[in-house]
Amino acid sequence: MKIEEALKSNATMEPSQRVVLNIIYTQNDIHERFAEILKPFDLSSEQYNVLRILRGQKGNPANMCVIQERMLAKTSNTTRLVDKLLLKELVTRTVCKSNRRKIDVLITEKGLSVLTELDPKVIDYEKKIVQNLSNLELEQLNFLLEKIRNQ
Amino acid sequence: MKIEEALKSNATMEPSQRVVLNIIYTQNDIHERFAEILKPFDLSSEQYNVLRILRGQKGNPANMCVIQERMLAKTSNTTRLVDKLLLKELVTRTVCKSNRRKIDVLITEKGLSVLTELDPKVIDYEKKIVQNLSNLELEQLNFLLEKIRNQ
DNA sequence: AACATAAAAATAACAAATCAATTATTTTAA
DNA sequence: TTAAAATAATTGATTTGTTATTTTTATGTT
Repeated sequence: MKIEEALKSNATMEPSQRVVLNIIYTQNDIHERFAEILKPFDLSSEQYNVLRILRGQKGNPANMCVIQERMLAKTSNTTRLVDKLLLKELVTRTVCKSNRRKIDVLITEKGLSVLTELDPKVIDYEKKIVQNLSNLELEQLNFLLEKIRNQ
Repeated sequence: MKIEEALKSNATMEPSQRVVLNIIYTQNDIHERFAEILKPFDLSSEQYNVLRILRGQKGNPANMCVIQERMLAKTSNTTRLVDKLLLKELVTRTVCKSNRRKIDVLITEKGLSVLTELDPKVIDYEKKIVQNLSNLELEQLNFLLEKIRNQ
């Protein structure tokens, strides 16, 4: 569906405007679909994101600022996000020995098993989203989006 | 910048995963830049979005549900959003004569002049975002994003 | 007309995002 | 060594997003 249709707009748009709106609208779309997958697990997408970062640490703890710089949304409040995960016993939080300003955050076994359970659903979701695109188109899309971010 | 770099990840990703992360990350990026533009005007991006919808009505009022279906984020609280715009005197709100369940929302002169002031900045912002892309690439990107939304 | 149902908007309650200020610790440099 | 600056994280205040429920009005059926 064209973006004009989606937004029920009858204005004529510049290609540059269409790109911006398409990116925002498509992201809203895929974000909503992802939230549906996470809902039964009582996780927000940012909470999931943090768990993925922690799993990627392969047993090493991550500090708050490391988590922050690896998150998709840089502005989120990492302390409160980790708080929520702590309540669900998906992570542990301890003061870092070598630098007591820092906090070591680790994913728990429970956290890992939630991710393991989610893995196939997430892969399926990602495949479904791009199912209309050929391999070449996937590469193109990645290339173009990455080009946009170089200023 | 490649998405792996941006997220400081050393995992190898499937192209489908890269596409999803690229869309989310790029949207966060452009959204943040847009918020910067709106900040001096004390407008959130959704408030701006509503003003644009109202201007597009060319003097005709829009009901709440019309606004809702044209917004980028379909789930936002339209009532409260319009409340905020009302407080800033950027819109008016009256009960619809022909159907008293409905509300007629109109953009004020003040609202229009805020948009007029923002117009060049927004166009500039959109151009800047896509400045690295050729016209062909813009068309491609729009095509690919729209293809994704067809399921 | 009386009733049920649907539609449009408002409201309430809670979660999450945002922003600013604060605390604690470490580093730097006078 | 001590004051100043920088870093890391937390906290508080406010706004916004999200969902569910409620209120008001309109429409349809018998």
